[in-house]
Amino acid sequence: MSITIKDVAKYANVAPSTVSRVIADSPRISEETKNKVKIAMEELGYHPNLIARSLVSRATNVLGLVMPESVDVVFQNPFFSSVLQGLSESAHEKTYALQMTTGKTKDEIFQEVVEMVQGRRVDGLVLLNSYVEDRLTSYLMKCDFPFVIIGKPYRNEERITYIDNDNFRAAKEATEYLLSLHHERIAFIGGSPELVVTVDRLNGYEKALDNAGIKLRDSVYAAFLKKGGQEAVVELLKREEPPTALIVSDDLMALGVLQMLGEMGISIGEEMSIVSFNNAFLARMTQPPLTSVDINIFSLGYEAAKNLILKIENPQEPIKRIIIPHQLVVRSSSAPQKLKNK
Amino acid sequence: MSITIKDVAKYANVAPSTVSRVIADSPRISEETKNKVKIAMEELGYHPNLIARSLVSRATNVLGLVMPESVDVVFQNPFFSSVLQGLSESAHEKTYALQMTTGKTKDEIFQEVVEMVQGRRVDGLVLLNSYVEDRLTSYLMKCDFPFVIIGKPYRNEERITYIDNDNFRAAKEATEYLLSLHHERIAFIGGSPELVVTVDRLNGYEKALDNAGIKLRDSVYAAFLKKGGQEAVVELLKREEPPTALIVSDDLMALGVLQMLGEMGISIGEEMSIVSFNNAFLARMTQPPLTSVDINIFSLGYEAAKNLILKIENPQEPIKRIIIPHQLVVRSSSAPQKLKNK
DNA sequence: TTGTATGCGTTATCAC
DNA sequence: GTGATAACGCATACAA
Repeated sequence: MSITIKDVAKYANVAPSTVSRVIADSPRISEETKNKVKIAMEELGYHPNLIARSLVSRATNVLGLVMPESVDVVFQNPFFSSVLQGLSESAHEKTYALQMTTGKTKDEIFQEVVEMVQGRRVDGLVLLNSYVEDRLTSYLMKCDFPFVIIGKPYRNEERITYIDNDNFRAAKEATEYLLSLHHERIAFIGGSPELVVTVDRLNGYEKALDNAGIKLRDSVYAAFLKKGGQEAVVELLKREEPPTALIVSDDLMALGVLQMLGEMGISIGEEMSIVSFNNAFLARMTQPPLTSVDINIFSLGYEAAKNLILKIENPQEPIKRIIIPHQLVVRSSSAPQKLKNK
Repeated sequence: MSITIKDVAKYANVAPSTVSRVIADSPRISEETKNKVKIAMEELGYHPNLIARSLVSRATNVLGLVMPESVDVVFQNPFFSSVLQGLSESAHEKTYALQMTTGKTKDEIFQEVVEMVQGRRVDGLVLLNSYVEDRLTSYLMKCDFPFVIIGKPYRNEERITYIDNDNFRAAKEATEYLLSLHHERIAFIGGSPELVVTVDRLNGYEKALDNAGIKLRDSVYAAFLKKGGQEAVVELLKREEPPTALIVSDDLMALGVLQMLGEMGISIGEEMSIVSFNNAFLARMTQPPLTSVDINIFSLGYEAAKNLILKIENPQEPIKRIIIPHQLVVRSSSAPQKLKNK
């Protein structure tokens, strides 16, 4: 049986309500009793029961994290750790705790979210999945429950606060960079085409080629994993006119690409240039190191939690669209195209 | 204003307590009213307020995760993702949610834990840090609050349930493996000497050398990061009799080791053999792939949550010491020692 | 089998 | 300034 506010009240010879006011640091309470109560709390080792407090205050100081459905993929990709680190940092600054869903299927996750929301277990939600999935977001909008999305919502873009990169521009710039190295046969290896991020980057890639007046384009979709990259390369090198450069939508995939090319005896830089995304620590470690677009994953998480909390604490907070800057980091996996094509 | 149990009761023409019993699926309630109430819940879209339930039932169905203090290191190391995945899976099976600390210093984390515990926000805790830090564990033991440790406690080993590998044996076997390849100058690169896991592995390494009658031993400590590995190598190669083989306590460190050796023009396998720990996906990706001891990180997390829940749901549950099996996975970073020493 | 009454530990609205 | 008292939404002992 642990110490309650009543115990403290008795010990300090005051009413429970007075203790409550001391905890809330109410201005209309004498310094004298304030001290008296504080000492009592100290001596009894009192800590408020947050559950009871939540019940009456209707706030938990907890943020819910809605994990993507393909958990295995997520947990393997360093992207996840970095987002989490950003979320954690931000939540910590505002003294919010983090609670995450554990479900594996869309349905399970949906049920968990409903429980979190209706069960009043969290004050707001960060959605880590930008899948073309509307049930969840429309449910949350219907409930008028505070939430933000990391990535871009598929629909209702103007009605949802989200934190994203300008993936269109990022991919366009990456492609332009390869064009500036005189590459003309550039292929795109993306993640799942169901992900908005894939679509955005593909569009950026195509726009750059359009602008350069290049007709040839080639793209393959694969999982955000090493295996996905390997398979994609095999596919692309079967082409009649195989590419001399690749835009790869994720470092982990690029790792697979590197390895497969290595096995095929194709030298990176010389015969094939590669630009990937995320700039995870991996990118610096591969042989050769990867040219990669740093999308500031930490900031993605940090801003997500920060803006969610803003929204929770002020329901009038306007809808926002937060774009985290990106930056192309050139390393040796990309080099000028020297060989004359055909 | 959301739907409460009273609304459902009115709607179904029963007492609130009856609704409560239907939710709990009490056997002494007629099928008829059960259905009536269920329909009412359905039609009103009722979901119980879990906070209110927690207040009276004194249970939250939430597990707390106590993160290590060096958060940056943790988040960068794939170990973390895998443990989390195991924890998540296990928690999900028993319908527990996961809540994590966000603090950065020991003191902050300690305060968060006290709040979680006294605030009755979680039913139990998983400690992810096996630091030589006693304040937290002795506090939890004093409170008689359910917790388990991933790794080995520094003290009170017989009074705490923990989930660990047999790190002594694992390191001993790894060393014996190198000995069987005729290496005689084997050095050990460990993580922080404050970590029990480092101590255990170092002891195993030394034991193997003892058994083989080899006097020469050499060890260096570094951070569980790539940089740590790089610095350690530089250090070791300054020796008068530099090693021909290395036991490295973490894949990420090993990656740094590989890279630094590459820069120094020392060929892996030929001139230097390496065995590391964790067998993260990294290990398969490096050039050459790493021989690594798979410690089953997922299981570490899975068993931790599982046994914590057992403990929560049955206070009589005995203290346990759960050893997760390990396995040496041989790849090409290790090879027989051919050159004659000296 | 079901309804009534009470309490879980807080905060908030009154009075005084 | 401080003390009763009533919620918050639920579970449960006790009645009926």
